[in-house]
Amino acid sequence: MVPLADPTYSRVREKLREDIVSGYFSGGTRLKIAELVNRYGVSQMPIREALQQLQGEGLIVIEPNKGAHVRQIDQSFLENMYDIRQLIEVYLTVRSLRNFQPRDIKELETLHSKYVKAANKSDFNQCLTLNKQFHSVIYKLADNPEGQQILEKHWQLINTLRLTFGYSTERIQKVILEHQDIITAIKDNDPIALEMAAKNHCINAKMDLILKL
Amino acid sequence: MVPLADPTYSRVREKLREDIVSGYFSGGTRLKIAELVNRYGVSQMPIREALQQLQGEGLIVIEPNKGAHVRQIDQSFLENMYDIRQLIEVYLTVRSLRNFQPRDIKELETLHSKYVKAANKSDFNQCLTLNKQFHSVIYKLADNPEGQQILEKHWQLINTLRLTFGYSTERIQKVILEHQDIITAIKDNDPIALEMAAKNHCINAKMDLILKL
DNA sequence: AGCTTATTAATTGTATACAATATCATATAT
DNA sequence: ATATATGATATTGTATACAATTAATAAGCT
Repeated sequence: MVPLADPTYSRVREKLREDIVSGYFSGGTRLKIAELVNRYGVSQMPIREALQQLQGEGLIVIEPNKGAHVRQIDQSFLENMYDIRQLIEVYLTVRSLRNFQPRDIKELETLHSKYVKAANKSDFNQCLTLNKQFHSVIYKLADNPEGQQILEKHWQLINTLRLTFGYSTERIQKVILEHQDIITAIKDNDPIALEMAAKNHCINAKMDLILKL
Repeated sequence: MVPLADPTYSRVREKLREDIVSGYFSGGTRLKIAELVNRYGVSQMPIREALQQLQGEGLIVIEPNKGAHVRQIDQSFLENMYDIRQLIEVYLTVRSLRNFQPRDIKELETLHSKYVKAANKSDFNQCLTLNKQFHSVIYKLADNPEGQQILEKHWQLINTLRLTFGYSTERIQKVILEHQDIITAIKDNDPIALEMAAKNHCINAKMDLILKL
């Protein structure tokens, strides 16, 4: 069975997330359903579901019987998110170490070399995808779906931010080095080095993104 | 304006969370909308919104165009959740220290003494409420709404688990001591002691809850 | 028999109409 | 004049009907 078109509420969720990140709906804006019905050309119901999902991502706040408001996506917001993200990402990465098998390391290296190739072609979108796959391999081995789910939600936002504000060549080159450090620490089975590498990777990502705002 | 009745989707969300925690809908169960319509006596729409919200809490997984499945709420699930929770809770608690004012400490002590009174009356529900208020004072001062939101979501589940499986007198007595340790560390402005106290508090809560399953 | 392809049934998703609630403006009383 | 109550309007929430998709079943082919 081939993958079919996403349901309307998924498409609306993606569109609305873009509209929030791009600033079309800026922080504090009241999102009226009728307005969104007009903008996206669909009925209320898929919009209401998309709003619930975006509330789950922390992008909006819904007050029952009142309405939905857009969260402020500013430096403070990203700092807070990345501080939490760092805690979880470092924890999961270190945790994954015990479950790494040779074939997992191989997979990581394959994805890494693909990343380098995509970087050389300046294919930023491909880099984004490969970056996610790279970390997904690690997260899976951490064997903590609850933590992973939080990181996945963050990633939805980060991905949209990157697509909106771009990905500098310098940052991509640094990512290559940082991923290399992570791979080395895993091969060395060195949890301390891995913790440092994961932490460093997260901090740099945060700084780079905040500077783009 | 007085607080009015919750919307239907909120009530359904609460009911369904209870039904999942109690095991009426056990892990892996497919949740069909028609079935839920019958069980809760409301139409599809509020049920669909409740499902989205519970997916946000991590209690169910929705596959677009396929359906919703109940997550397994077992020891592994709670361990994973509490491991993540511990990271965030400890971080936020230590972080709050810099913002604590005398009146905040006073508020904490007031809530604590109320907790002791409720404990002496064996009013467990009141203990649950006061416990949440106690920690909310701290979370607010940590000034990281993103982290706080994750803890709040966890709390929805923990609260339901406690209401379902109960709260032992022994645990309540230990909570009193653990909260006392936290207050002392805050008064001493001692981040190391506070980190220890928060960590300890979280670990004990996890162990106690897991033993109730 | 085993596999593919139609056909039917079950289930999820969407649109629309209507009900409940909240918001805003206006009038009224003190 | 300020505050309070009253009514009109806008907005959110719910129910129902229908469309789209998936899953299950049966038919046909090699």
